[in-house]
Amino acid sequence: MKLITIFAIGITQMAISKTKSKHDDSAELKIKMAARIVFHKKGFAAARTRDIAREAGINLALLNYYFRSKEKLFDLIMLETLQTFFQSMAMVFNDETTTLEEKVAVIADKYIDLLLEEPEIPIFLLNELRGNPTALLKKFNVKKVVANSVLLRQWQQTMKENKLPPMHPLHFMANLMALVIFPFIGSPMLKTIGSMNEDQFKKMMLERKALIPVWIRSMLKAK
Amino acid sequence: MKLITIFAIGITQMAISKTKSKHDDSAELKIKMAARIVFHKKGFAAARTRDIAREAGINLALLNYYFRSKEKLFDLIMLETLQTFFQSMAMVFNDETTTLEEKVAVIADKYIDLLLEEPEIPIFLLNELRGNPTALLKKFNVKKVVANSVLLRQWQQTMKENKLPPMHPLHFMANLMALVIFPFIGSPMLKTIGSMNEDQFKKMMLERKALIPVWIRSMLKAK
DNA sequence: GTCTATATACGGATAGAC
DNA sequence: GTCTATCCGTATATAGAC
Repeated sequence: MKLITIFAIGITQMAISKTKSKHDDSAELKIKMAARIVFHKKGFAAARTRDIAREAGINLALLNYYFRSKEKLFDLIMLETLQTFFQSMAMVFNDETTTLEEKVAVIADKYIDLLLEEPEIPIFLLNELRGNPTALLKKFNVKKVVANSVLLRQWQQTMKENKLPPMHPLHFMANLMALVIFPFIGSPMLKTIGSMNEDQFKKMMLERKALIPVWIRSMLKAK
Repeated sequence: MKLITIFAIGITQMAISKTKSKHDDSAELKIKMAARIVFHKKGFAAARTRDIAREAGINLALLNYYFRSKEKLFDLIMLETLQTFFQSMAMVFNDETTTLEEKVAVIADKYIDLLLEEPEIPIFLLNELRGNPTALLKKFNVKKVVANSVLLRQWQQTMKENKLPPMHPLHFMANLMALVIFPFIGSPMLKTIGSMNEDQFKKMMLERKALIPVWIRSMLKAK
């Protein structure tokens, strides 16, 4: 509920900042895009402001001119990344017009598309979030959006209908996220095990769009 | 097959190095244990040799005396961590005396125990492995152990018996790993969503020992 | 082997010219 | 706004006494 407002504000701000700069190849934007790439790939500690500057094709001093410090720039990227990540989620979770199974299919579809484009997002987020747990996530009201979601209500309803023993809903959430997200986090290991190249891996992830809903459905009936 | 030899060698070496030092509170060992903790928690880039020295209760210079450099020390920890991680796996995967379902149960049981004790292992490994893909994993013959395993042969047999459409075995491997490992990687997010404390979270992970085999079994019949 | 003191390198940030 | 040159803190690594 509240989160949608936050997202709306986020989107508005993005729209504003995009219209504010006449040309999208402005230095500020170039730095932000470069920072996103470098931070996502290396994480905060291993990222070098010099790398970001080079990637952006500008000078190091300019980075500080626009963003004051490495940390400020990072916080910005972190916030935007959390936004892209949860944005895919918020609407789907609270859509009153779709069934549980439809939601699962949409989530698999949308997230796999997102992660095929930016596969580093989950490992980046989860890595930077360790130690720092609630602080940032609270800003996004993640808890409320998920815990009070239509999706979770529908799951509880399904469990009741199937007369399954009570179970903490977090198991379901964890399983859904696991099946969608984990292959991207574990891709170096999985590619090695399956001796796959990038293209084969991507093809496999696309297959999962159809497979995950089937698996989840079967798990919902398991006893 | 081959990997077991490697692990055996690894175990032997560990045994040797343990007997070599008369007292286990030797500086060298204290540093190694401290390094494991700090590297696991912060990763290579964010870890400070000073932190490790303090954690070990010794002086910074001593760290370089024993291990030459931060990187050398890290490589050692990395190797030992990969070993603890895959050690749990190798034997189970190629046990001729157990069924597929039994193997799944044992894997869930063993890994969850391991990860409850050292929850940082997966995020540490996967984070340090990005970019560095095959290099280290090849040393461990991970590919051969998994790809030619009894477990995978049994999975293929099951798929055939259940007359299910052909599917890349990596889906199965990924799903199994996902269900076991992901909750630990995603724990900051999951704890926030479920407003759980550490104890509640651990209890949930213990529940999964029994749940994962059931889920996997149902997925194996899904079409 | 273990310490204190120090050298050296690296990376983030700023001064100041244009 | 954008650059070059430089400062300065921090972190790794070593020298040398004990």
